[in-house]
Amino acid sequence: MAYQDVLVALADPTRRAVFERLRGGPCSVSEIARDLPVSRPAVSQHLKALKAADLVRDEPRGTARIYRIHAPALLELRTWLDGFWDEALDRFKDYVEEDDASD
Amino acid sequence: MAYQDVLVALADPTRRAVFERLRGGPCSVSEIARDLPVSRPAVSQHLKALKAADLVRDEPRGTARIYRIHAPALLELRTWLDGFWDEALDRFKDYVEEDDASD
DNA sequence: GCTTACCGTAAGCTATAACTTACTTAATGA
DNA sequence: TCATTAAGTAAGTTATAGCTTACGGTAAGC
Repeated sequence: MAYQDVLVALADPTRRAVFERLRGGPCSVSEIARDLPVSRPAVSQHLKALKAADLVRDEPRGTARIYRIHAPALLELRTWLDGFWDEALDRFKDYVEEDDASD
Repeated sequence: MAYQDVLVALADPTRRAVFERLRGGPCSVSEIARDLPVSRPAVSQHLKALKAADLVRDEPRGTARIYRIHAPALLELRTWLDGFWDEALDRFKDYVEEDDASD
């Protein structure tokens, strides 16, 4: 729900792979698991975590369940990052001015 | 170095606290540890992780060592997020159009 | 009603991340 | 030179995240 949860959710490589798989459009749990080197229940657990972070939404379709990306949660993290950016950038400028051979 | 490392580094609450402490400007390890409920070596280890992710830079000052935020690493994550945003937003629009009572 | 397909949850295992204390190293100051 | 202050590293402990297999529940098709 908050940016902290988004960070935790997206930090895990497998869970990020699940999330990026949905980039191509909504699909079912089994379809996601087919492309990944982990079991289907593992994918279910990752989707549960992603849903808790409000990064995905799900919807039943027959016996299957379709997951899709819920973009607004990404915006929360972006906003936090931007707030950081403004302050940090000023100090970075100071740093560059006093030390050129940095980056 | 990559956005993945930034995500992992910022996912931990304590490490995020260390990072946000530097938001107020550069300071030493002991100064950071004073405000946190963990030991000084723990802070050192977190700073090592942050440095590995290129999120901070350090510089010796006498017997102390001054850490400061290195902003460009944040930009990497932001860029990844933006790339995600463009594609995800389109699909989110479709979602909103077909289901109004979402958010 | 019965089978089949799809999914979530439970239980258990294992690797590891985060923390501690103890030690070592390095720079200042008397 | 010796004591002091600051910080990184090593070693060991503990909690937990991620994975597995096994099981239970629900919707569709015959």
